[in-house]
Parts: sequence; C-alpha cells; structure tokens
Amino acid sequence: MPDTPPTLTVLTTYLLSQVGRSARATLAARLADRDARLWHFAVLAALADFGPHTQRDLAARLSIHPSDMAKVLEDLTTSGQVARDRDPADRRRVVVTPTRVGTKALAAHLADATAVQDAVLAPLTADERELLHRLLLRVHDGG
Amino acid sequence: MPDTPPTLTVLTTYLLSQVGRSARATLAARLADRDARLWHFAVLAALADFGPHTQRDLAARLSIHPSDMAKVLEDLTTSGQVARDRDPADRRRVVVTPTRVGTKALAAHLADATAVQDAVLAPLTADERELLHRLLLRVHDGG
DNA sequence: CCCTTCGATAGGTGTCCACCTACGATTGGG
DNA sequence: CCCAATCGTAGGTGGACACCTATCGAAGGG
Repeated sequence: MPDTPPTLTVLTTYLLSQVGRSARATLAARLADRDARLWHFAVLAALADFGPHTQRDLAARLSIHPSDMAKVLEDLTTSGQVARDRDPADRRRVVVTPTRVGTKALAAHLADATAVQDAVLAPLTADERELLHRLLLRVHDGG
Repeated sequence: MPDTPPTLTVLTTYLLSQVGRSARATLAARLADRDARLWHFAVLAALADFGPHTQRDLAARLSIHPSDMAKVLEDLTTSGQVARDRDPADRRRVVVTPTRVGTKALAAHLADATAVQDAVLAPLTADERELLHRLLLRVHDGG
C-alpha cells in the first residue's frame, strides 16, 4: 500500500534523502543501545583521524555550534571516553584527547555503522557499492 | 577547516545521509519561499500520480499519521490546492482531489526540486547521474 | 435500534537539531 | 595595567517531525 508516487521516485534527491534518513535513523538506534549518539561517533572519529583538538577546532571541523560541542563533550567526559585538559599555554582553551575507552567505543560504533551499511546496501554487489561510494564522494565534496 | 574525518567519509551511509540531508534542507527552504512544505509536495504528487484518495488512503500511501495528514490537508484546502469532499457513499470519508491551483503548485515544486537536484548533482555527468539514480532506486526498493 | 467500529480532527507530548545569549575566566595589545 | 577580545559553558528558543488521545459524526451488524 505504501506505493511511493513516481513523481517523487524519479527524483534522485528524493531517493538520497529517504535512504540517507533511514540509514541514519537505524544507526542512531543502534548507538542508543550503548548510550551513544551520532555526534559522539563523529567526535571520536575526528579525534582518531586528526589527533587532539581544541574544543573550538573540533566544533569548527564538524560544523557544530561550540555550545553544542560543549554538551557532547560533557557526555564523553563523564563516560570517560575523552579527557579534557586546560591548555597550559592558553588556559582559556581546553584540549580534548581520546582515551582508551573512547578508542574502544569508536571501534564499536564503526562495527555498528558497518553492519547498518551492509544491511542498507544489501541489494548491491561489491562493485556497485564501490561505484556508488565514488559517485557520492564526488557529490559530497563538490557540493 | 571543516575537513571531515576519513573514518566517516569512507562510510557510504554517511555520505548518503549528509548529501540527502543537505538536498532536503535546500528544497525545503525553496518551498518555504512559496509557503509550501515538503509534505505538501508529496501529497500533490500522490494525487497527481494516483488520482483522488481518501484521507486515510493518502496517509497510508505516504506513511504519515492520519492526524498529521489532516493538518497538511487543512493547509492545502485553505490555499485552494485540493478539494475535500465527503464521500456520498460513506459520509465519514473525505475524498481529496487536486484543483487546478494544486496542479500548478505541483509543477512549481517540481521545478524547484529539479533545480536543487541539478545543483546537488553538478559534479556528475548525465550518465553518472543516471547510474546513481538506478543504484539508489535499487537500494530504496530493496530496503 | 442500539452499540460497536470507523474516519477525520483538535490538541497535546516528546525528541532531535541547530541556533543564540549571557556569563565567568583568561589572554594579550596598547 | 586596563580593556577588548576569546574560550568554554549554562540555559533557553524555535522549528521540524512523528507520535498519541479524546471527541464527534457517521455507518452498519446483530
């Protein structure tokens, strides 16, 4: 019965929006089972990829409002996934560093994300997934 | 500065989510300029593709809660884009029919959606867009 | 002809998300 | 040494979204 109108499904952006929304929601639900949220994942990923950041730099990198970043980091520190230390050179700044707990959490998040991705992309072959990824990467970078 | 962590960009679902989210937001903003919202677009598309519906059928087709559908249709009737008439055979039901105004509005929405899509998919050639669409369609239907 | 069921709708709830402001602590230029 | 700018943080705002309940009118089986 939920037969989507062709007028919508001919729009690639409609498909993008629907599929992306659904994948996002599925992953968010899985992360929630371990009391994690998508922003926690993103922060841990940024720290793993680029090393310790100032809170402000973290916020800028992930395009999130500094006041929201503070809340995310509040969560991550109380659960011991990151350490927040005042920068001795400039005691206004706080340097955020991932802990071992945080690194393990990131690994778990990645496993979840991969599982969700496998489920979402199940209709495609490995080659097709690779192709899709390349196309999306260009769209993402070029927009 | 907003250099996205590779740990995220290697995830196809991350790209899907980001690109889809951004496209959706852009279209929503354009529709808002004409006092329309995404659900208005979806309802008009369903009516154009499948003809008049009962409110309940419309809600089921678009996977939206009946009480929310009532609100969307309230908007569309006050702006004259659809007509709501009691079904004479069962006066509980309300049959929703698009008006000429609604059909013109749908055309405008489609023009907006196409413009947004062209902007989003700008990095890709026509063949690549076609390919992307086919892949996404399979993911969408198969999930 | 009653009583249950159904369709539409008003009104409210909770979540997510992204924003903004005010404030205290700190810095560094003049 | 002071003053403007900066950093983190608490608290609040507003919109989008999806849900749920109560109510009313109508239908239709027993």
